[in-house]
This record gives sequence, structure tokens and C-alpha cells, in this order.
Amino acid sequence: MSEIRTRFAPSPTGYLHLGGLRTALYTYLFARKNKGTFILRIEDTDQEREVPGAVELIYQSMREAGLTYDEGPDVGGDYGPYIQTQRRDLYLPWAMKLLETGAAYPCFCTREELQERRDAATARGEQFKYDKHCLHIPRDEAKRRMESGEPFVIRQNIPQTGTASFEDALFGHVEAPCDTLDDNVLIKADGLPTYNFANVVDDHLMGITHVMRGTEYLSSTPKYNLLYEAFGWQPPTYVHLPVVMKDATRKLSKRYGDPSFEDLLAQGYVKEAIINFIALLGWCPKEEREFFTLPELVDAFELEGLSKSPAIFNMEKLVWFNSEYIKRMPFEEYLRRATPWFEQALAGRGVDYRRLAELMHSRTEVFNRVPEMVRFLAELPPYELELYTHKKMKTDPETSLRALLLARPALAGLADFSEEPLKVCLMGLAEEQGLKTGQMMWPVRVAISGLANTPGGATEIAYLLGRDETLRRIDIGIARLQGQA
RNA sequence: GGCUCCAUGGUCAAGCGGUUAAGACGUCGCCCUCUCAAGGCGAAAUCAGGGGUUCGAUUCCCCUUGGAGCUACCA
Repeated sequence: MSEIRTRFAPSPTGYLHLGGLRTALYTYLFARKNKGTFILRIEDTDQEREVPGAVELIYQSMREAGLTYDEGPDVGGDYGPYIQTQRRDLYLPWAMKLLETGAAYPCFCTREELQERRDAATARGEQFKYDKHCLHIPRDEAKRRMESGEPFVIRQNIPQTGTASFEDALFGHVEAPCDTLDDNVLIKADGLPTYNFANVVDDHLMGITHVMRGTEYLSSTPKYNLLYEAFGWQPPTYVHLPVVMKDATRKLSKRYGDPSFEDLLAQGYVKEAIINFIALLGWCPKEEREFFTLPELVDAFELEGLSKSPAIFNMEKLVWFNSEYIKRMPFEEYLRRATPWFEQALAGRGVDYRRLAELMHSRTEVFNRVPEMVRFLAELPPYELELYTHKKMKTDPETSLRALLLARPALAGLADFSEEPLKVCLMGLAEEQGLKTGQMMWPVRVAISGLANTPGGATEIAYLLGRDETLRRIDIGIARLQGQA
């Protein structure tokens, strides 16, 4: 069996979006699983849409995701160049071959003329399709005009009868009646190929055996096969992958604020969690399991598990995966990664980050939610007195005031203001005064945090705050409760 | 509109003629607990509709409906 070669071929029109990342991931997994070669090719034939710096962004995202490629623009290989604009001179000769056999023809219609005809067709309520107008120009004349420097494009000459088809590894046999197919442009007036042509030529020249790409190409692939036939080339095995949706009717798009891989990374999603989640979006392993490292995915990946229908990107589940990865992260790593986020809210406050990290580790879903969760340590948030009333804790403003009044001097006189002594002190005090534990702990926690829930209980927070700040906040609570009474 | 494709809970999905129709997220209970998380236990929730084929359809075929993709000198 010959060696498997796959490629991921993005256009540099911006950052790598999640759908693209998933295609890249599956392509990578398939190559690695089959001990094949994974190639990165940049499809930049549409110069107008190209975004400066996007190529580098793609390299970066691939690297961050761990999708290392064996051949590509920045790593080299025997089938280069791997950027289509750098291959520009190579396409025309192939197109000329098609001209000779009649599988393609030059077209001199201008964009304006085409637009007019298109508009006229829509006005009549018809679907515009190129009418092969220039196909009928005598060959000599066409040749003369091409050589004279008149702008022209080269179009694929689709048969007017019959069907075109191909076999997809996922979708099976796909075919389309030729008369519904348009004579697409293969070579544009600027001399560069369109995707329709470049993908065929490059995939063949680069020895690609398996083409994995989005289903947006599913309906045009029969046309590509016509090209393979015209050249007498062996078409690759196609695996079209369903799109990733943002909801039931819209696909995930970078156009309307949907996050890119880079965005998610910046928001504090763990890359392993993103990869893991993305992998399961449209693919299901044979075994009942959902946590996979990249190498484990390589091992488990099989085409059979691919789904044919579009999958909705479920942010909630990503968040869950992320929180799981964070929980499984060694504590030291958590501390290291959480610290910058602690800093955002607590810089210069002298909070014990290590202890805070211990409390936050199991409570962190996404890192960018951390600052808000710990900000109360820097500044007591404004809170309503109703917070002191808690049915289950059996507290109300009265019991709370009493508890705070008792706690105040006890805490002020506590020799060691660390957690265990704090706990012994407060709980002992409660018991001795005939209060339930909650009747002491709840008001204290409310007074010193101003929040209904916090990462950690009263004693942990008191410790993190330190004696001075704790007492100051309790005083505020006492004053407010007395003011109300 | 035309062409192509898809269709199991709210979401990701297993299933590949006979199952009590898995599992996960989310939701909702209960337990644990100095709040909230985490953790433990449990619950509700799915085969889009209609025809066939078959002893028997979630599973195979057709139609309807719904959805997606394509319909550019974009990829």
C-alpha cells in the first residue's frame, strides 16, 4: 500500500477559526494514525481577500494546537513551494493542456458583461449559468486574442449532458447532472488559478492521497473529478467533513464574533481541552471514553466514527471540558497559570496566592472568570442587608448582628490569625453562645465578602484578608446592621 | 428557485433488523458541607411525519417536512 499523504489547505483570510481547526485536526489525526504525511499548503490565490499576517497566524495556531506538519511553507519538503502564489507559473501550462483537448476554453467576456447577463437572468427569474459564449470562438481567433494581450480567463468546459460523480469516504456516491454545473473559471484574468483548478493540480502534483475538507466542496467535487479525468489522473480519496454550526441555522463564522482558537486561548481555555472538545464534535470514538490527549486521539481516530450531519458548537460543554482539564492540572501548574489572573484583580494586595489557588482550583471553569471571582478580596463589594438573612442557616439581621458583635473582639484578640485557629475560635464561640455554626459563619462570611457565595468559607476568607481588613469589614457590617435596627 | 447533502433527548452522540434506545454536557432533585464549587447518588428528556419492505423497523426504500452547503475571475 502506498504512503498516505494528506493536506490542510487554509486560505490566509484571518485567524484560524474553529471549523478550520477541526478540519486540520482530523486531517492530522488521519495522517498520523496511518503513518502518513501531513502537509500544510497555503491557498492564497485570492489576493483581494488575503489578510496581512494571516499566514503567520496559521503557523502559530497549528503549532499551538500541536498539529505539526511534515511539509509546509515554513518547514520545506520535496513538493514545494507550498504557497500557491509561489507556484503561480505552474498552473497555466496545465490549463493549456486542457485547452488542447477541449476540456477547457478561453473566455473573453468581461466582468461587466457577465454581471449584466447575470442581472438580466435574475430579472427574468432565471438562474444564471455561463452560456459557453466564448466556447464558439474559432480556435485561431482565440489564440490571436490571447496573444494580443486581451484579458481572458480560462473556463472548464463541462459536458452538457450526462452526470459527473465521485466517491466520498463518508458520504458515499455523490453525483450531479452536468447540465446543472457551471463552466467555472479555472485561471483568472490575473493569471492565478481559482480554487477549482489549483486544488486539483496541487493535490495531484503533491501526491495527496486523501483530501479532507469541509462539505462546502461536496457539491462541486464532481466537477473536480471531471478535471482529473481530463488529465487522466487518479483522483484522491475524498472525505468531506460537515460544517461546525453556532446554532441550528447559522454556521460558526469568524464574521460575527464567534471566537477563534486564538481567542479561546486568550480567554483562558486550555488548548488540550479545546482540542479534546473539537475532536468529539463530529467524531465519536469506538470505546466509551471522552478524555483524550492528542496522541491518544491519533491512536483512536477512525473515519468510521465521523458524523455526516453538522454539529453545533456547544460552548457549555467546552467550558465543562475546560474545567475538567483545569482540575486535572497539577497544582503548581494551576498556580502558575492562575497568578496573572489573580494579579488582574489583586495586584499589590499581598494576598496569599498559593492558598487562594488551592481554593480556586476546583472552582475555575475558564481563567478569564477568575478576576471577578476574587475581586472581593481587594475591595468589599456593596451588598444588601438581606444577604444576612438565610433560611437554611437560620440567620437574619438580628442574629447576624449578635454574631458579628461576638466575633469582633474574639477575632481581634486571636493570637494566630490562620485558618485552623480562626475556625476553632469562631465555632467554639458559636457553641458556647448557643448559636448554630451557620449562624456564626454565615454572617461573618457575608460581612467580610459582601457576597452570597465565595470561593471558600468564612475562615478561609478571613485568613486571606488578614486581621486588619477582616475587622474593618466586620465593623462595617456591624454599623450597617445597627443602623438598620 | 435549481443542484447536492443531512435528519436519535435542548446540545454532542452510541446504535448499523429483534435493545428496558448507551454515555457525556446542560437541567432538576437529594447527600456532603462554615457559603459556593468540587465530589457522591438519582430523575426528567430523543428515534420529525406518512407510506412501503419484512414475522419484526430507530435501523432498509420512497414521499413529505425541516435544516445545511453550493449556485463568484471566494475558498
